[in-house]
Parts: sequence; C-alpha cells; structure tokens
Amino acid sequence: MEEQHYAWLAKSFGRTDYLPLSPEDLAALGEAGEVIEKYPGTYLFREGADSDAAYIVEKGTVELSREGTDQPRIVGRVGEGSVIGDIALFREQPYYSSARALGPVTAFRLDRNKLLPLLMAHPKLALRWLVAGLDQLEKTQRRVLRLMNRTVVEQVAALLADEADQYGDVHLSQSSIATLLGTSRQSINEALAQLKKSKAVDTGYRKITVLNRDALAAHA
Amino acid sequence: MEEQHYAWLAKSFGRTDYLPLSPEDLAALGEAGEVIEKYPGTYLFREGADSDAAYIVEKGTVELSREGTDQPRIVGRVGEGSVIGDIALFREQPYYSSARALGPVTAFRLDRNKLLPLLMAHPKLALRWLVAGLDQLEKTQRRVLRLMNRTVVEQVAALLADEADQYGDVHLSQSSIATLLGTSRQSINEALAQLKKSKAVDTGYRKITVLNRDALAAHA
DNA sequence: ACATCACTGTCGGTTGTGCGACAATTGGGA
DNA sequence: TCCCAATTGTCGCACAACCGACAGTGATGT
Repeated sequence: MEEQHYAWLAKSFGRTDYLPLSPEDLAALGEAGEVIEKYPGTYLFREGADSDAAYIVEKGTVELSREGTDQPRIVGRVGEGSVIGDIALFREQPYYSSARALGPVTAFRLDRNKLLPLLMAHPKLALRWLVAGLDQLEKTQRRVLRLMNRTVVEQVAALLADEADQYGDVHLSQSSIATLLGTSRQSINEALAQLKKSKAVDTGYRKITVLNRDALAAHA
Repeated sequence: MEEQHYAWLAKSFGRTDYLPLSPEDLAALGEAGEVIEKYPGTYLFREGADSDAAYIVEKGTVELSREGTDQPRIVGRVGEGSVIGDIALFREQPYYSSARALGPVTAFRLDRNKLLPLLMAHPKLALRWLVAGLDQLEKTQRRVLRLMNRTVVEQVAALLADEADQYGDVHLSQSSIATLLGTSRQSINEALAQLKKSKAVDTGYRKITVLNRDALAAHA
C-alpha cells in the first residue's frame, strides 16, 4: 500500500521520464507529510489564514474560491494530482484563496516546517516541484488567452471539453459554470441551448453529457 | 562591478530577506551564465524554437507575444528582474512565446546544460527559482481576475497605474494597450477620453501622463 | 520643405452579454 | 407521499464593446 502511494506521488509531479525521482527521494517525501481525509463541503484551508501547509490532492475535487469584497469568485477547480497552497506557503504569505472539498477528498498534507528542510536536502524534489509549479503557470497563461476575445459559447465548449469525464458527463450546475467562467447564468443557458441544437451535448439536471466531442471542438 | 552584478541577481529573485543566498550560490549562478546585449526589435528567442536557455532581464523591457494562427497577441510585457523562458526550459518543450526587446536590453543568459546541474548542486537556488516562478503564477492569477467582469476603463486605469514610471508617464501607443488588454483601439481611445475628462490623466502622442494617481485608482 | 507614415480622435451601426423577472422542472427531505 | 428548495428555460431591455470608416495631427526622413 505504501509503494502504491509513492508511485502516485511520483506521478503527481508531472512526467515520470523527466528528472526521475529516486526511491529515497520518494520515501523522504512520504515521511514529511501525512494523508488526510476531508468531508464534502469542509475546507482544507481558508483565504487569509496563515499558510502552514501545502496539499497534494489525491482523490476528489477541490474548489478554489476568493471572497474578496464582492460576490465569491471561483478561481479554479482542481482534481487528482494537483498541488495547492504552495504559492502562499513558499511566499510566506496568507492563503490567497479558500480551498473547499467538493466531494470526499483524500489529500497529502505537507507541513511547512518539514517541507522546506526536505527540499533543501533533496534538490531533485525541489526541481520537480518547480516544474510542477511552472506547469500550473503555463496552464493559467493559457486560460488568460482563452478568456480574452472569446464568446461565451466558445468558452463553454472549451470548458466542457476539458471537464468531461470518460463517459462524457460533466456534473456542474449552470450557475457553477457561470462563476467559473465569470459570466452570467443566463448566458450559459443560452450557450448550452446552442450546443444542444447542434447535437454536440445534451443537458439534464446538474449534468451535461457530451455527445460529440468533435462537434464540441468545432465550437471552440 | 562583479559584486554589483551579483547583488542585482539576488534582488531579481524576490525578497532578499527570504532564503538569503550565500555568496557561493551567487558566484555559482554568475559562473553559469553570461551577460548579453540586445538591440531594439531583436528577439531573445522565438515561439516554437527549442528552449536551450532561460533569461533574466537586467535592463530594458521585453515583450512576450504569441502569433498562433490569428493576429499576434501580446502575452505580457516584463521588465527588470523578470525571468523568462524558464517555463519551456524546465518542461523540455519549445518556447511558448516569442520574446522581443522593446528598447536596448541587457539580459543574463543561463544555458540549460549549465543551469540544471547548477540547481541540483545548489538547492537554495532551486528554491529561490521556485519562489520566483510561483510569484509569477500568482501575478497571472490576479490578471485573470482583473480580466473577468471588468470594463475597459477599469482595465486601462489599472494598467496605467501599474505601468507609470516615476514621472507618471506611460510610453505606449493606444494600439499597444489594445492588444495588451485584448480589446480594440477605439475602446482604449474612449476609455482614455473618459479618464482625461476626470482629470486623472493627460494624453499625447505615444505618451500618457498620469496627473492624479488617486483619481486613477478610483476608476479601478 | 515636403511627402509620407503612424498615431489619435470621433461617428454610427451592430452584436454580444449582463440583468431582472417569471414560469417550468427536478430532486431530496419531512 | 407531498412539499419545498434548487435548478433550468426563456422573455425583453439596456449597455458596453467591436467594427469599419474617415478626418485630423504629430513625427520622420529625404
């Protein structure tokens, strides 16, 4: 069971052929953290709180949101293999957003007091972490480009293509998609109607089914 | 002259009080790279080319753009102290965007063959680089939030506040601002007229002067 | 000095999208 | 089983922003 866990840790840090991690490295990483379970709706950490740990999501989905002064705004939604909380941790600043478990979540918690010495002792781990962080950065930059000069239909199509599971289902309410893309629920509804008319998707209660991925891609 | 250079390198990686770099670390970093000069309009690297080096901008401004299939789109504009090209480098992928010198640019070039062994040998440098990368990530995430649900006037006001030098001048044409924000030139013009009417800025040929930073902030 | 080019300022037409409102539908809990 | 809260579907209106076009103005080089 432990080795399976280590294999998963290795995978979570990106391509396995790049900078292969030695068993000792993995063991050290495993030692430095602990596995935690979170019930749906509970918070891994909250916006503004002192950043004392980073988390690697092992199972389930976590939603990152920011309340600010206005309406809550969803910064992103991450699943298995994502590292969260590390930005605030390394920058020695409070958490920038809140992380809430959407379903049952299993995560690997890395305490800052243990993590920093660990990375100093294992440069390979530090580099791997660096690559993972830059990966995230690149993804975010792509998102910026996707957001600019795109209609709601295009954005929705792209999101559905990303978010669909192997059965082609997306379990998101229209309101959630709206805040995720920063638009209104009505616009999402209109966009979905358009996609439905072109036989690309079908809609249901809190569920969207992708019928034709090619047709969907044509909209993006 | 060399120590001044090292001091600059240290500063470019964020707060100096965090994870202080030892003189040996700095010296090693200095050894691994070389200072290069770029004339205005020349490219440090081009989109799609093999990523063989990362650069730290020491003087001047570099514009990152992406041509894609469509119109060229400005991804960002970075100045002194920014690290560019590292994303592609560490991910072993071609450069994602082109980097062009806007004015005379002095940069520090780090060859990938030298950089990777260097970071393995100096964990502190790797961690510092990680922090710098995450810094960039956080900035980009902020940009996403700024882009969503904001009017052009607000975006322009925010941009001008960021970009103004100590004299309050911004040397950008309206077209440049437009591609930078992903809007049209006419909208920028209208937004500037609005800001001018409220005595926040004054406009000239290829030049915008910030008259009242508070009034400008009120628009953002 | 003059020609040329780049940039700014402005107009009307058109489109996309946010917003308020309301009816219809679904699903879960009492 | 029934009821209620959450979600979806659909109006019309208002407004911000894009687009094309064109005139005016500053900069630059021959």
